[in-house]
Amino acid sequence: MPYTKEHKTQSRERILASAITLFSRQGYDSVTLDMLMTHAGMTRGAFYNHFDSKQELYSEAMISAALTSPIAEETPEDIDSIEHLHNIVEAYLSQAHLQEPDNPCLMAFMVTDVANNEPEVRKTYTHIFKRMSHRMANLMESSNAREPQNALALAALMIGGVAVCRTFSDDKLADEVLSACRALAASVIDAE
Amino acid sequence: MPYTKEHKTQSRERILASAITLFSRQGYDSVTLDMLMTHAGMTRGAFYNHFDSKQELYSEAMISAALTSPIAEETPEDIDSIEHLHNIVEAYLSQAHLQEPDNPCLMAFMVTDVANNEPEVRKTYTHIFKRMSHRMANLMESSNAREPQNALALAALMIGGVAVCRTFSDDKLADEVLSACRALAASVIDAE
DNA sequence: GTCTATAGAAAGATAGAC
DNA sequence: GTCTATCTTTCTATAGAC
Repeated sequence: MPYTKEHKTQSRERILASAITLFSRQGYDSVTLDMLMTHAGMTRGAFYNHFDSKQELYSEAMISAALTSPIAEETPEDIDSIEHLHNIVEAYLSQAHLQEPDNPCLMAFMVTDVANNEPEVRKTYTHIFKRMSHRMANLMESSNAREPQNALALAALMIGGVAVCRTFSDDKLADEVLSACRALAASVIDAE
Repeated sequence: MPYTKEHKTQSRERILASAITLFSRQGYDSVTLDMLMTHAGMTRGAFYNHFDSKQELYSEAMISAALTSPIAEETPEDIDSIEHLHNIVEAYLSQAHLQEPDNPCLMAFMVTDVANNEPEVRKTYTHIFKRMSHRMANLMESSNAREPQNALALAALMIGGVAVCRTFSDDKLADEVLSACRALAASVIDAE
């Protein structure tokens, strides 16, 4: 047998990684299967051995990106959870995250895209949003009496800040908006 | 002459109105010129008598939507500017705005869409965002010492809240997020 | 100015060889 | 499992009649 099971798994991973990169760079519709598979080091025809349709890849790519997101990572032993959350927010609302990051947050890069797509994709987005805000609510727990509500607004602010700044043709404005969002986010985290 | 200048202007307005409705409903790429012109009561071929390309329509539609936005409206004589801003935010972050409104905010409904588009479209978006946040900063002036920065974060929060809730397949979650964003927005407006 | 008809260029998905 | 070749559909944009 020339192709092992492991080989197939690796191909699938490469497709998913390419999808995250290309979708975040130019959106779902603009990425063709040809582009995608070339980026992953294969040709168009091989795609359907891994996914039933382009739509299915959409959901899978969002899940894959969420699993490797810094927000999902464990809090290091040596810092407390509030400090950890501050660090997450600083990194999320940064210029580095806007410009071709390794781990782009598809929640922010593709909000509108998802809203216009099939129910299955929207369901996946909704699920990931819940996980993301629950995680942040947990990290807030020690300082914050109304953490569930604050975590929801914080998630919307983070996603909105990144999504909006990515559209700008004006880097200075992006810096100002990111900075304003970081300040507001910090005050939400530290609110009693 | 069977067609007056006024008739042409009216046709153009109908196309713009249809664009705002359809773009906000299903995104830029998914709206075909056929769909658009049928919705506007004409056929495909007539489109190019009004716009050079679909892309040009994109920018024009965003401008048109911004000009008729409630945020751009004058403050009524009988209420003060802070109260007016609260009203704007309440209406913006509402279920009614999410579901097929007359005046959908394309800034929120199309953020991601725009980010993946041509520089011209992004420039238009950037310009409108500045207008929107300046307007809100002015309305905040009387209560708020750091209004320029707060207005930027407020705009990002509003756009993020609406964009995110529109993707959800879960109405209850959308209600919770909208409510959390309204609460945070109100605290930003009233901050000293 | 608006119409119908069509050119011309993709794209998603499938078929069959290796 | 991956390849090349192709079917089929769809879309933007143009041409020319009225």
